[in-house]
Amino acid sequence: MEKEKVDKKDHILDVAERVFAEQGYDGASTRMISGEAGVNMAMLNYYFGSKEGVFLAIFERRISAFQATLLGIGNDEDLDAWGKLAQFVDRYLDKVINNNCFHIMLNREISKSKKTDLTDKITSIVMKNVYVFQDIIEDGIKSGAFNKDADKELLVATMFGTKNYIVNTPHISSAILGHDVMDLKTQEEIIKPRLKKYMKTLLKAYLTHENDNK
Amino acid sequence: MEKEKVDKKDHILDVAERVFAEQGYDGASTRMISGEAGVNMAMLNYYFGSKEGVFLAIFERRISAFQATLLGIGNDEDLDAWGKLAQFVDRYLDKVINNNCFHIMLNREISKSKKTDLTDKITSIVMKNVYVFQDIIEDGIKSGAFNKDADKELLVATMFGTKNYIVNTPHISSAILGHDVMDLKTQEEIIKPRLKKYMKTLLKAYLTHENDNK
DNA sequence: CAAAATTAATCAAGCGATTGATTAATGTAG
DNA sequence: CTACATTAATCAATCGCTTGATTAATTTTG
Repeated sequence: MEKEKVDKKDHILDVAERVFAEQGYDGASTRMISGEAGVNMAMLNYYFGSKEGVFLAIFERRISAFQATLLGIGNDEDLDAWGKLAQFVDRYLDKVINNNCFHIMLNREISKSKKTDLTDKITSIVMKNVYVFQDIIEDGIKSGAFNKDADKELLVATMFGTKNYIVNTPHISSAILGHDVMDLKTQEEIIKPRLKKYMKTLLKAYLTHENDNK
Repeated sequence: MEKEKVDKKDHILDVAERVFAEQGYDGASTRMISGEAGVNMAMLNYYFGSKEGVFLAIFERRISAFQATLLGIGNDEDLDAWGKLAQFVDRYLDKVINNNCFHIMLNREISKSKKTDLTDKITSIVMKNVYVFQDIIEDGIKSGAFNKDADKELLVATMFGTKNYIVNTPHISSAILGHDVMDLKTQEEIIKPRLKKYMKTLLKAYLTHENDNK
């Protein structure tokens, strides 16, 4: 029973994550979520206290897995700057592309220009990823492996922005790539390897190119 | 009177655009918008028919200006591939960074995975920008100016994704860059020139780098 | 039986939209 | 120019509906 309770809560969160991604936080109603999850509406409040509680529970579930992934990336002292960068790209994209519903949700919330408790919380989480990436770039620049004129702040925007563009605007990116980026098999066999290779090539090109106008 | 009517409608759309960007479509209420615009709630329906009418009016206003900008970009036959690319970057970023409220709104709508009339409409608009950019890249590859192994589809994701990251997640990008990216003066004096220079350097590096693993 | 889980019924609040009445601006006839 | 008629703009009040949340009753479980 304890086990099944956890499963049922997990099932609710799975459904809620999808519905929030489809409809947005405000657009998704508790009736929608409970209806699609096949549970009574009151169960949401019984389990999670409130609609916002459901929303936060989704984040906490994903984030704990997320933080674990981050540890170890960029801290492997056996790797040089290029090795760390390559590993970050591979592991980050691996982790992130499959959880597309969650990341669509996350980015929609974070794009609200009004600051709230929720946007602050999300911001601090996202910033942790940013710092890991930025540290790798900084170390590479210091060691001389990367171009010292590189704009490491905007390179962050490119790293995460490119990924977001693929994941968050599926209608657009599917049209551009000629594949359904929402399809799990496509993600695994086509999107992931292609994006990994591209990102590494792009970063390498930028971080090693000869500066011609300086 | 006719002039002032247009001004008032424009004022309502200005406010609505900001509130929609701040709160999302569902999060923004007609009472909020009319309240902040200093007009009676019924005026929204009087002028625009409905809440959705207000939303669509915002799009139509921006899009007509948008389409005009697109004409001429990438069609200047006096320029070589690099010249076209540089011009696209400069003019696109100029046009797009100031309308940040609108683009936040647009991207939030387009990130909804459920297809609707609105997402279809927005998708086709965005794709026009994409095609202009992609054509420039393709021509450059054909003429031999650009690396023939370049992934032109994912380069699209980088071009627009990088911009989106800066514009759509202002809390994040402000923290990264150390400036308030929502501030108009900052946009003009710091963000725009820096992003323009960065984008061009990045594209050039990628499109000219020597392929080392092929 | 007692505790936990689940349900249907219900609540106040907020939503978008509509209404009829009122005011302001404009046009028209004498 | 003035008095009347017409249109546009604005308002407060209110409609029906959906929302998130709570309640009390019922079922399930250990």
